Amino acid sequence: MGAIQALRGTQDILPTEIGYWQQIEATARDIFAKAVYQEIRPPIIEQTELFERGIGEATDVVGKEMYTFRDRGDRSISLRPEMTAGVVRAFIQHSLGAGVHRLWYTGPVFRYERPGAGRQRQFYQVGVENIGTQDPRADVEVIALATQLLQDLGLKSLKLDLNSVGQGEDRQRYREALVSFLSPYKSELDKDSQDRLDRNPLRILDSKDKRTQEIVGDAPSLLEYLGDESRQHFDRVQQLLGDLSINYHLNPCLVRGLDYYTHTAFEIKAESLGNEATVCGGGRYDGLVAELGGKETPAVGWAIGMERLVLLLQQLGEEKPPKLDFYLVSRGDRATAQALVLAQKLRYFGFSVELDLSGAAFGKQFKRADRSNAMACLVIGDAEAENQTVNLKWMATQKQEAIAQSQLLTMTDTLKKQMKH
RNA sequence: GCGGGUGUAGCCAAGUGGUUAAGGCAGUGGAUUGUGAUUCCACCAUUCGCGGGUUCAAUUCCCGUCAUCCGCCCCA
Repeated sequence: MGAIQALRGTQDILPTEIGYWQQIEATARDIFAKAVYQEIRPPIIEQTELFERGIGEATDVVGKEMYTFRDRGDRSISLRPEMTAGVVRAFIQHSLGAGVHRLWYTGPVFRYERPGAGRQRQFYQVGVENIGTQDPRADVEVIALATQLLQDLGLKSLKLDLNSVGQGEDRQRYREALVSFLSPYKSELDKDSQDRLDRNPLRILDSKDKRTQEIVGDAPSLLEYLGDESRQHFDRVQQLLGDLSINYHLNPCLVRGLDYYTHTAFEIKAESLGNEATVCGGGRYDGLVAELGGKETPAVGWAIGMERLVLLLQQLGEEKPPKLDFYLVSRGDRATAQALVLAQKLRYFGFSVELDLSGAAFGKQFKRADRSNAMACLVIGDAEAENQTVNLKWMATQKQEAIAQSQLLTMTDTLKKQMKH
């Protein structure tokens, strides 16, 4: 077969579904603007080292899912597998400095994985980062933005899972406790968990293997190992979420896949998406800025997977049909020329206008007008062209009147009212 | 990366080891050189994702490959 196809795991977003994307983008922009978050657009490619250092070489995302290649200067380059590392790199590079920085972004990210529904190799994220404060209010502000966005899109029955993964010393102590608890059971754990026992033991907590889950059920809880500072932070986050009436479920097994998280970790899930249930994931990452060479700077953020949101919106099935003011029906050389000019003028006055280019019989053109959901048709044939008039026909009532073309443009206010602009 | 299902027109689909590959929707032209429903007629896959094999004969059976979907893993 000669035709070239899109690469596996990449997708064309066609006009039939672009409405969902635009709806998400518009809603997000509006919410971010009101909370004074500013857009940032980091590049799609970065030095591979940025992700290795930022996200962690032991993570699946970096270890086996990254698109990495050498460029002509023999540098190791990677397509970004997520946006936070790039945003933080930009923050450091441009010395954005002290104080609180509220940022948001959207764009494609890349992970080399087996594609499926709601899971692509090139997929789109929208996310926020609140950089510069350790205040638990920042954690909650950010979570509130996510829940508001989902709510404004009409998505209900989403579940917010919350946990604290503590910080440095807490996690080190817990890690030791967990490893010594699990080691006697090593042979009973699933294979992946056995491998993780020394590499990344915390991730064993959210293994879906049944036997592993049973064992983990009796393991010491991360929450019991939180130091005073972590404990206080987490308590305050929960209290503030309560003040905002944001419902959440404590999930002590929630451990996120990227190394940089500290304190608050959360995910928002939709059960109707089955396996690919996580719509939004995020948390606090107080160590990342320093890890990437900046000053010690606390931060918190999240990312939403846009195609999963689109799937949820499609399940709601409430796409509005595009509205059209005028459908222009014309035939004959003089008439089609006049129709073209009239269409341009009406657009200048703010109307949406579709010009029928077929030159087919009027009957065919009206049929298309009907399907286009136009409020009204403007008809120019030989007779109208001769008199410089136009027939205005309202599709709903079938009422029709002849108007001078020049006059039509003087009654645009009246027309707009009838169009319910 | 592993296990499984699927692949016939723009879309939804029936079908069979035997030579013309149903049907529906959409589209185009016409009945109706100038008015939307309905109707009627015609056209719309030299070919069944792609490549190879078995066979006198393959869309059908076999192998490979690509794509897609489900599960595992992981995440958004």
